[in-house]
Order: sequence, then structure tokens, then C-alpha cells
Amino acid sequence: MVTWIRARSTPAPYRAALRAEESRFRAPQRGDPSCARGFRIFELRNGPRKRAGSTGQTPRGDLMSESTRPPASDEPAFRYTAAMAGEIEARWQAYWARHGTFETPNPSGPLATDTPVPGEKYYVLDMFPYPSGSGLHVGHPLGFIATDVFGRYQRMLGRNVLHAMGFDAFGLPAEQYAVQTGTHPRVTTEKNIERYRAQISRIGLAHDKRRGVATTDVGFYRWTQWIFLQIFNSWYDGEARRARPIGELVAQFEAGTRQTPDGRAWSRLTAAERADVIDGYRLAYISEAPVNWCPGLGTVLANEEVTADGRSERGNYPVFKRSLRQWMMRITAYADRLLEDLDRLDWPEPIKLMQRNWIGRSEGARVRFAIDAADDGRSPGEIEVFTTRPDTLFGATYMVLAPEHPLVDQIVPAAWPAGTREVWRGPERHSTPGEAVAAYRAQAAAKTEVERQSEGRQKTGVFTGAYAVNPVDGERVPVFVADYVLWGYGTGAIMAVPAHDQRDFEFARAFDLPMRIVVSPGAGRPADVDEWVEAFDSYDAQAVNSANAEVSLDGLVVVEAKKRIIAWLEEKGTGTGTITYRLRDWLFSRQRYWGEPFPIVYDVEDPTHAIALPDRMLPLELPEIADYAPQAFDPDDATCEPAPPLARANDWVEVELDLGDGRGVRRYRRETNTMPQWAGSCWYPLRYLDPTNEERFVGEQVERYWMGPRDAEDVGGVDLYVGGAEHAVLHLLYSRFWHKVLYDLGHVSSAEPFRKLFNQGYIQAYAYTDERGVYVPAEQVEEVDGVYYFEGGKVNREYGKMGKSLKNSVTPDEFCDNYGADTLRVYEMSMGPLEVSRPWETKAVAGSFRFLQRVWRNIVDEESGRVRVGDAEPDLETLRALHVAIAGTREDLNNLRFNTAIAKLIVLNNHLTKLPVVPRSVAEALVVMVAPIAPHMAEELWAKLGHEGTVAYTPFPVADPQYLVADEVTCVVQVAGKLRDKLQVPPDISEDALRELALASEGVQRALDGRGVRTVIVRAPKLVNVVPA
RNA sequence: GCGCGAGUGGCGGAAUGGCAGACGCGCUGGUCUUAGGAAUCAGUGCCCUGAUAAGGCGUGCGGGUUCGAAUCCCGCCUCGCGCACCA
Repeated sequence: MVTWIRARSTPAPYRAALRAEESRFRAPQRGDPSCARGFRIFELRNGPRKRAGSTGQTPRGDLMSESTRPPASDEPAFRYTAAMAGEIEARWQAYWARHGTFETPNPSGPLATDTPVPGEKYYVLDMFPYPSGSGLHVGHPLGFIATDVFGRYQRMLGRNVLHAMGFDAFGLPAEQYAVQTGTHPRVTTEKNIERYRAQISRIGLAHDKRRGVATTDVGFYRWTQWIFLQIFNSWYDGEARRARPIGELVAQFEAGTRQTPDGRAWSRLTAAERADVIDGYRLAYISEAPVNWCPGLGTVLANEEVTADGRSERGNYPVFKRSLRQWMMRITAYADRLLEDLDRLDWPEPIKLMQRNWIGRSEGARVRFAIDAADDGRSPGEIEVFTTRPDTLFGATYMVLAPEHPLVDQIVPAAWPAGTREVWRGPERHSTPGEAVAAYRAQAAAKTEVERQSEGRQKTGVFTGAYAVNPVDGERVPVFVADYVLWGYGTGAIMAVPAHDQRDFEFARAFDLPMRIVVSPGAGRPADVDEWVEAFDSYDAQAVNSANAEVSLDGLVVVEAKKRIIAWLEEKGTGTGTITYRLRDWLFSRQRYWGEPFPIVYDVEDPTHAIALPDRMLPLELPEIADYAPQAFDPDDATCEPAPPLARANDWVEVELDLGDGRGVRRYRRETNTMPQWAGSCWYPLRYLDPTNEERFVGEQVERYWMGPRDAEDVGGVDLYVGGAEHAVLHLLYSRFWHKVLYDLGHVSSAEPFRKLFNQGYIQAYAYTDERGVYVPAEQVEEVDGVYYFEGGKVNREYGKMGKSLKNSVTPDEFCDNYGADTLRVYEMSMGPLEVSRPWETKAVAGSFRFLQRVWRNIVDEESGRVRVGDAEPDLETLRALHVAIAGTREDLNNLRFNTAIAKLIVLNNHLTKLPVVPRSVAEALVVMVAPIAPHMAEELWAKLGHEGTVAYTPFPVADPQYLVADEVTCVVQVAGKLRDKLQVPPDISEDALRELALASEGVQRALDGRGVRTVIVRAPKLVNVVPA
């Protein structure tokens, strides 16, 4: 229990306080002569302004000289100004760095210390920043400041706090920049990281800098490659519901406990055949799949890198769907677990919902329809469909195959069968089904996905000329090709039930197909389906017209009907109940230079099977190559082939290696694709834990300490993960997947990477355009009566992102010059709740600055620079103000409500302002409570108040309940729910006494105006509500 | 189209069934000043009133539940986000 406030005793006389203050300045000189503190004190005594720009002693004298708000000449010498803030901040940041104040000990391994780690820990994490070339603006650090405040608070609660920041530094921008300027991506990346680090450290974030790894560090991506191989060398055991090493699969085949695909004994298979079988199980595998191919960038792209109108986010080049051989990750194997475990996470509900929708689990059935023997006598096959409504099987009146469906070619007969309607032959009324289908498929292939959609929901398609047989009633139904059926989902084929599916309904109307009602819509609809204007797709209804000789669904509600028909289908062997997901496997390769190389080689004599490099050959470093640009293509040429830059590094690609597999030195070709940017961000939280471990990607004990589950129910993971909602699905789903594989293989003890997630809002800004539509500097725009002017001319106001090109960007550096980092921290935290986006308003910053200035003035005399607190005990009113503030601040900080926490500290500070002398004990409590938010000023004041060392580990004050109850409370008196009077009453007043008082009160009498009283609601001691007759 | 979230002073926001507008910006007035774009003190939802007291109105709009609703329920409007023919 933390109770230092009450434990404090023997208040020292005022003069002693002054002595303590002075000794505090001398003390550090003993331990650290390089600090030159005496010199600075001298300067401080002579006023902060003189020092601006004059000293090489402070780390950032150059920055301070840029202060654009020079104080007026009569300003008190010891006022808290931007210049003084700059000096204090630089000095304490240097102190923290020198003393390793925020170097967090591990329980074991390289970062362990001699002393045991605290039992309670807290791992707070920001989403991995990408160090872009344009540096930070004040919007970026919002979340960083929040985690820092929270982490510092946790530390003051006695916990071992881990907070670090590294960089997600691979990626296309550095590569693009390299192409333009000839600078190596590593040079650009390192420069950007350095710039970011400088900007971030100026904000005073309590990061353990030893842990700030970058994905581009060889020591980091060595383990990214290792994890990739773990995934590559694993398969998903559906029975056990977990990943297992591939060796255990081989053992099953060898023992005969698992059947080979064609039933032959494992020993009878050739090495290549075995490799084929095994590759079909791996969690990382190569497959031929339709991908986003962007010739303009020379690489395939992930879906998230393609804009809504089908162009590359970067460069705005066209993107084509191309079937290419690419690396995939079998994330779909984890679909169920990724879905189920969402329930165990403390995440915002909307994010969970987005993941649920993205995974898109739907229960239904696969049903096989026999293809009716074609006129030319070719042997009939089967079409398998997926449906979520097998209960409507009796209402299926036609079928549809996706244009890409391979069966299409096989079922098309030579001529249109009898009964083919005009519209079924396509708009050109083709004379054979072959022509019609070929034309339709060509048309569909030429369209981008976006084009398919932008043509509205107009249903198109053609008849294949083939019929299939409905297994429930033997009826022949025509088979169509239409692009409203997607090849990528389910089986790429559907049974169409137009009466009960809106899409099928529209198609049926367009193609003059029959409809059959098999789910009763009740009395609300005409009995004749021809009169319907839309499909009836409710689940809350009963089946009708759905019976054959063996099974009847009639009268059953949808859920029951589904069960019965699935049972029947399974019994007849024509269908099975099944589950389908919207989630697709994850395309994992890129044709880029600036990414992690795959630790994979191919035997030159068998180039189809990927071979893992043994661990001892890691890291596989990126080779230096002369030309790292992806090969340039005509951006509109959809037919060209990707050519990864690494393929041009011949000396690197062609290698002779002994892989230790007993075959000796052989010739291999390396994989020339690189991994996507997501790879490093999938596991970086684990590396922060143990950044220098060379034996393991993270020490076992270290991982268990920081991320292990707290109890049997807990999934473990980072205690608090803060970042924007834009990563709701991709990053958060990918890293959950990787983490689960590592968990299954026994490498980590936590089942999930992020126990609690918090989505911060964004800082937005106004931008202004003149009459030409050109952006003008937002800083210089003036508002008069709601109209905005720049240099005398009217300008338009827009609201949105902050950015250099919008001329509304404010950098943390210029902000710190003008106000100081502590003001930036207070302002950003007080603007509103963390989860809400808010507009930046430079003029509103003054309030935060003034708050700090007043805290300073309450403790330090602005004229003399001396501590001006008194040692008298605080009066009761002050004690109450203090303890109310303590209780409120704790409550707010616990719930990440920084804005209201600051408001409570302001209230306390404003109270202290009115006192002739601020009591020392209250001043100290205030400084400690301010410390998480404005740590530099708090350190300075804490030292001035006579304390040695940092305030960062000082226990956070605890409220004394005795001061939380007032001896009088305000009772609200209402009449008919409207406020009519207020009474000052003792908190323990009885209901009856309060009722009497209220009824007798002037306000009640006036409001009643002679009316009688029906009821009186009494909620002692806070409220009475009189209900008039 | 479907799903999710949000609408409160001039502005950012507070209050999650019990005093609407904490705290801050801005604005108004006073102090100090040669000066104020500094600091400081006071006031500030709107309406009525000379001002006060008292009163009326007020949390996007309309209805409901309740002694009592910004808060809970139903319908609508507006804005933001996500998904978008997923069978």
C-alpha cells in the first residue's frame, strides 16, 4: 500500500527547505562532474532568457535559440517560459539517459539485473511506427504520449513497466526513394529512423531505448526468417486443432496412421511425390493464385495496398488480377480459433466485429448436383455448390458457375438444347453455347473487380447449355455462367433459389427463370410469386412445398429444416454440412528489394520444391545490388511477368551449399521474392522483450514474465496496445495468426499477442485554400466573424488530415521551441478523450501552458526562483481538494481518461493558487500526480522541493477516504423533476428529516403554489423530488 | 444497400438514470502596465428584465418508459467508419 503522503512527518522550517533546494543542485556534481550543473544554476539565477542559444552545455541549445515567442523585458526571471521549459527538458532527458532511468530489467537473460524483478509488471505498447521521410507532425505522437503517461503512472503504482519503441522500417517508400535518388534504401531508412528518434526523445517518452529494434536490423530479421521457417515447417492438425512440426506429419505417413492422397504406402512414393504431399500441408506454401499484379510498380500487392478504384495506393498505377505462383500463409486453418478467441480479448467491440466479418464464418452445406448427360453423350460429372440455406433446396430452379470455374469447359454441349430461351444466349444471341460462354468469360476476365461492381448490380450471364439434377426431387435445372458468383468463395458454384435470395431473384427476373416458394412468407405477400418485387429471405418462417418420398421439411422453421435436410443429404451421400469462411489465405511474397529475404532455396535439379535453409545459415542477409529498383514495365501491360530485383543478384542467387541433409554440397537457387512489410510487425512485441538475445527470438522465462497468461482463463499478451483503427483487420489478424502458430509449437506461453487493445483517435487540422484552390499557410489565416482571410483575401476552410502539402502541419519540434514538450503532452492529453479524433488548435494550447505555469508559480517564486511552499499543515478544505483530486485522478488514469484527469489537477492547482502559501505536502502530491503527464517539470519541481534523484519511481498518492466525505452536502430539491431549491444538509441526514426540510423549503412552496403533494421521492442526502397532486 | 459508432454553449469537451455545460479555448470587464498578442482577478448556455430575485427555454428531430432522461426504448434526420453480389 502506497501511503507516503500520510507517512510524511516533521515538516521542516522554510529555511531548511531552501537549504535542501540548494543542496540538491550541488549533489549531482559529485556523482557526475560532466553535468556542469553549477554553471547552469548560475545561469538560471540570471534568468532563463540569457541562456537561450548561449550554451553548448545543453544538448539542444540550438533548438532553444529558435524560440519564436521572446518574453517581454519585464517578465520575472524565474517564470516558467518556453526557454526555461526547453532547458529543464533537455537537462532531465540527459539525466534519464545517463542514469538509465527507464531501462527496464528482465527476469533473466541479457537484460536481467542482480536484483529480482517486481512481481507486478505492465507491458504497454504503441503500434509499430514506420519512419517516413517527412518526419513527425504533432498528430503522430498522440498515442505515444498516452502510453507514456499511462506507463509512467503504472510505474508509480510500483509495477515493472516495459515501454519501448522500434521501427517497422522495411517497405516500399524507401525503395521508391532509392529509385528516384539512387540512395540505398538502408541509408534512407537509417536517416529517417535517426530523425524519428530525435523527435520522439524530445517529447520525453520513458522508453527503454535498448529495446528499440528495427525490422531492418539483421539481428532482428534473422528471427523473422526463423519464425518463417517455423511456419514453413509446420502443418495444421485439424483433429488436435493446432499446428504441429512437419516431422510429426511425416511420422504419421511413415507409420501408415495417415493415408496418402492416392492411398499408396508412403514408402512407395518417390522423393518428389512425398515433397508434393508434404507441401500440401505446410502453413507456408507456394501456390498459383489470382493476385493483385501492378506492372507500374513491378510487384504484386496486398489487397490493402490497392485503392477502391483498383489502382495502387502508391503511384496510382492500374492493378490487374493475375494468376501467379506466390507464397501463401495458411491463415484459413486458424479461422475458427481466430474467431473464437476474440471473445477472450479486451478489445473495442467494433474492432472485434470487423475481424468477425472479415473472417466471415458461415455455416451451411455442400451439395452435389449431378450433371445431366449431355446430348453428345459425354459422361456426366457433378457440380458441388455451397449454400447457407440447404433448407431451400426444393426451391432451386437453376444453377450458376463462376466464370473462372474449370467445370464450365467440360459441360458445354455443342448446340443449344431445346427450350433455350433467347436471352439465355447472351446479348449477341450466339449460335452455340460454346461461343456464348467463351465470349462471356473473356468479357469477365477483361474486367477488373471494380469494373464488375461499378456496372451496378445489373445481373449478366449466359446459359451453358447444360442441365444438372436437383438431388432432392430429380428435377433438371439449367446451369448458367454469371459473374455474380465469385470463384474465390465457397465452391465457386451455387444453386439458385430465386424466391428466397435477392441476387438469384434479380437474375431470374432478368433471364425469365421460374421461381418456387419453399419458405412461407405468411400473409404479408401475394400467393403468386410473379407479383413479388423482392425475394423473401427471412429466417423466421416455415418451410413449405419441400417434401419428397423420403424427407419432408414442411412446417419446420428454417433452423430445423436445415438440420433435417443436411441429415438426409449426408445419409444419401450427396451433401454434407460444412462451414465456409470469407477469409482467404494470405499472399506473402513481394517482388521487392527492401524486405526480408526468404530463407528458402531450390535444388537446381528439382526447382518446384522449396527447401528450408537450416537454422545455422541464418541470417540470410540481403545482398548489396547495384540496381534495387523492380524492373519497370508498361503500367498498362497486364501480361508482363514480375521480375524481383533479387533475381538480378546472380552471385547471391546461385549458390553451392551443404544443407546437412546428407546429400553433401549441391547447387541451389535462392528464392528471390521478399517478405511483405507485415512480417516484422507480426512479432516485434516479442523482440522488445529480449532484443539482444542471440540464442532465441525471445527468452522463455522473459516471455512468460511479460506476456504469459495470468490465470487459466487469460490469453496473455501485451497488457495495453494503443494504435489507430486502420490496422483493425490486417496487422492485428496477421500477428494473431503468427502468435498462435508460435504458441502451438510451444515457443510462447501466451495464446494471443494483445490482451487489451485501445484505438486512439486522430489529431486533425483545418486547411485553407484560396480562390485558385491553392493551399495557403494555415498559421497565417485569420478569422473575422466566421470568415477566413489570408493576406486580405478570403479563403475556404477544409477539415481533415495534417500534412506538409496542406500547409497546416505543425511539427513537435517547433511546438517544443514555442512551448516545451510538457505543454505538448498536457495539451494533447487534455484535448478530449483519447479514442476521439479532434481538431488541432494552436491558440488553445495557451491553456495547457498556463496550467503548467501556474503549477510552477504555486511552488517557485517567479522573482527569486526560490521554493515558496510552506510547512504548515494544510487546512481541511485544502485536504479535501487534494484527496478528491487524488481519487479522481487515479480513477481517470486507470481508465485512460487523461482529459478529465488533467481537469482534476487543474481544479486542485486553481485551489492552491488562492492560498497565501501552498502547503509543502500538497505541493509534493501535486508534483507527483503531474509527473506522468508533465514529467520534466515534475522532476525539476521535485528536485527543488529537496528530493534526490528522479520522481519517476515515487509512489502515486493514495486518497484518504476521510477527506472524501464533506460534512455538508448540497441536496437538490425538485418539484415535478425540475430544480426548485437547494439545501445544505449533513451527509447522514435521515430520509424523513430531509423530506420535511424539502417540503418546507421556500422553493418547493413557491413551486407548489398551493397544490397538494402526491408523492415525495427521497434519495438522501443528495436529492428530493416532490411530485405535486 | 448492410453493419457499427457519434450528434451537448461561439469552439474542444464534462456529466452514462438524479444540480446539464466540469476543465480548457474564445469573448466581456477590472488590476498591473509607456504598451499588451504577457500575467492576474471576475464574469460568461439562450430568452425575459434597467439590473437583481423569481421565471421561461435548452443536449439533432418526433414519440415512449420513469417521480425524474443528454443518459434507457422505438422511429426519423445528419455526419463519420467498415464491408460491399461472400451464396
